Amino acid sequence: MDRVDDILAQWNRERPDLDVAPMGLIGRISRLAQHLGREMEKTFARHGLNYASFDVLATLRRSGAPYALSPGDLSATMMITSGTMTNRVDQLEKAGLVERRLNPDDRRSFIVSLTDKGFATIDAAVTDHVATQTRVVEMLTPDERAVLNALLSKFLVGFESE
Amino acid sequence: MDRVDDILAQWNRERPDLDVAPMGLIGRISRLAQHLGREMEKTFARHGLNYASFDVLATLRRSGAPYALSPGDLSATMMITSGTMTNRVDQLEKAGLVERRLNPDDRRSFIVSLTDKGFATIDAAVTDHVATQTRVVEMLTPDERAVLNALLSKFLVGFESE
DNA sequence: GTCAAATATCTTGATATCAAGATAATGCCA
DNA sequence: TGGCATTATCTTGATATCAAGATATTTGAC
Repeated sequence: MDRVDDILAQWNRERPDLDVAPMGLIGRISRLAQHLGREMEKTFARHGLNYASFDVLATLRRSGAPYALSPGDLSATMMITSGTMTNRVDQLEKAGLVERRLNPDDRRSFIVSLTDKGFATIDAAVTDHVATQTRVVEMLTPDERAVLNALLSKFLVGFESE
Repeated sequence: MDRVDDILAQWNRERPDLDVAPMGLIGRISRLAQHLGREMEKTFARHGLNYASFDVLATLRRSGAPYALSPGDLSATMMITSGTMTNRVDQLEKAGLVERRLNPDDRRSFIVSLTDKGFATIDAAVTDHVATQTRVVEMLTPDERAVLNALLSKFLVGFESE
């Protein structure tokens, strides 16, 4: 019994013509994402980061040595616009966590790379982040997590398959 | 195979010390919420609304006659701050979709109610919204939807049980 | 080789959000 | 009754985001 059940009960009373089961499913995903996001932000804050900056640093870190990507490569996996990417890199550059230099092979483009400080920051933050996530998902049993993961993956493929 | 799999593979290579299975689960929920949100926004836009305004009108509508709640009641189910609520009601009032008047029983408070135009708008929008949601969840079979829904609900209770 | 189309990024202006604090009314306890 | 803590909402200032357009470079067709 979560708050979504209350919402669905209200709709059933007011609009019995509608089948609101899909609304329940989607509402739960959205609310869960919101709760999870706030929990993760607490971890990021302990390392002087927020979701946006963590996301950029983590993308550079997991890309492997030399921890350098163009803004376009960076935003390929992040669901954000180019203007947002510009702002994120600006902030991180100001904080000394990344460097931005010209790409000698394509002068329209830049190369954003982790500084030593950026590397140390993201390595500590991601360790902490995974610990937080591990703790949160323990609300479900390992079997439940496996089933949930498989269903989410199938659902997600409908959006990300191309 | 979605984009989250690629991300996890990168982490496994770069940080084999971390168990990133929880990151996969949480990452899928977050990305799915983002995709779903953008799909829903298209529906709202057809009715001159966005997610924020739809959310307020829908809360008033499903509360039943006389379709009137205080800002505090309104934000009880929405995960937003009071300042955000003020802004949302301002916008809707400007658009003629709700009215804000003083609460005679408690002069610290207001009563926000649907106008006729607001009622007509939300009734059409929610019908359209449910159709969109129904279409989207058809990426999963009815059985899969039922299992997914139950697992999400259990997970959500961990955040919303109090 | 030229030039139009495509590409990569940045800039601008508008918006929604939040945190923290201001304002005002209510409720409770002595 | 008086006064303080609580409650309800609004205000302020800062930030992240997006859409649309500007700028500069590269690519491809001829």
